[in-house]
Amino acid sequence: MTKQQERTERSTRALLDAAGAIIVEEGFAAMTFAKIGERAGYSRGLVTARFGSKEGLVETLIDLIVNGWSHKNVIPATKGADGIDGVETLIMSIRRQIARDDTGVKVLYALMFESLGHDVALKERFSRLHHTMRRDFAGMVRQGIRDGTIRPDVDPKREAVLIISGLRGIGYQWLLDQGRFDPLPALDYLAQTTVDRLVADKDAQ
Amino acid sequence: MTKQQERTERSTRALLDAAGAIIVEEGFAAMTFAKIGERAGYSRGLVTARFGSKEGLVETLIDLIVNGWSHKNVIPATKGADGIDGVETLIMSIRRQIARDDTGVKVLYALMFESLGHDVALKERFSRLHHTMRRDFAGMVRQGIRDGTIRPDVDPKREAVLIISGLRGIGYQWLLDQGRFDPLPALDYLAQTTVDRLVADKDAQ
DNA sequence: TATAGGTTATTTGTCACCGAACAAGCTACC
DNA sequence: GGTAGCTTGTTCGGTGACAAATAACCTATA
Repeated sequence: MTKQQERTERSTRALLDAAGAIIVEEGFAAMTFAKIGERAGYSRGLVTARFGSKEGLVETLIDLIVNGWSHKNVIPATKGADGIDGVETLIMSIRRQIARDDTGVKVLYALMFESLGHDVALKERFSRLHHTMRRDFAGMVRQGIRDGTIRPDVDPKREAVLIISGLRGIGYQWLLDQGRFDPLPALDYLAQTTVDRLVADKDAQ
Repeated sequence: MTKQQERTERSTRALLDAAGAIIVEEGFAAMTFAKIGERAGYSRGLVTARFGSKEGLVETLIDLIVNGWSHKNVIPATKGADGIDGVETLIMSIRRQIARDDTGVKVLYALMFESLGHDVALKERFSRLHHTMRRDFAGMVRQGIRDGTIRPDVDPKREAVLIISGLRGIGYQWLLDQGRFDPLPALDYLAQTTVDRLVADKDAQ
């Protein structure tokens, strides 16, 4: 790799890191070009030069998190795991990621919640993300019903909504009480209660 | 009541309604003095004259919702209901309020999520709100354990976190998918699964 | 290998815009 | 006529965007 590429890569990385840190610490609205540049150790103008616009930067940031984390960790983890295991694995892979390095997840959640009020494009993006997420969860539940690991009387769609609600609500309380709310036990309990509820019980039915 | 008071009351009401509507439709960030005034049928200057500052307006708005709705509907509904009934009633009273008139709840949720990125004061306020809410839920669970309506092996604090997570997550998906996500069945399912999990089961243990 | 000329990365200067806040003035009520 | 409600004019700070200037780097050529 040439020195120019290295330079670009280093500054891009610094800018994205700075942007993420600002979003987590002070929120999306506080993320101005001047602040990003200063924090990254560059000028305020570089952000525009590199990403074109604020939207471009955010898009890149989300791609980085979703593709570099979700796709690399969450998807493979659930591959092979069927039915009830898939559901549990999906929740626990988020837990694992937070335990290892919480910054990416924090940025993602902060953007998710704050996107409600700002950009229509961002809102649309997260809306789609939730649609597919609900579909995936519901699919796993259906799979579990088919393979007998999940009791047949559960409604896959409602389950998907409830599980995702749990995830998002934990994320919200986590961000709201920076440092004082531990998401890990909450995720554990979410996983545990979900499994308990879904698992085929010999006595029931 | 004198005509002056009526006038003030009418304009105050109009301003608060407009502010709420803007928050719901376009988000907290889009809520500018000019927009509020225009929408309410007054000038942009009245907001400052009436509430002093933007913070003052938001404070008033939250008070109006929390004191005028939560305290009037939720608290009395759970009075008398003990243990498991209290938990279910609390969830269902939110459901009832949304079914009757969802605007207030929507405004509250929108502020909750967006406050993450804006005001520190707002964040602090919602942080406290969640603390007391968790404490209240945990108290109800403990009460239920004492009076035998809730199984003794549940952890009140973890339950409180999980239930509130469910509520917030449903709220988030509701706001994200304006018009396409129905919170009512989700709240029903949340209440049902919560009760199923908490209720003293003769076979268990 | 030295360096000139071109290319890419980064900074600085500047503009147009928007928002909150306040003050001075105007209008409705009493 | 006086007070309370409301409006208009204005200021000030801050923002994203872009263009022009500068600095770092790369390459071709002698």
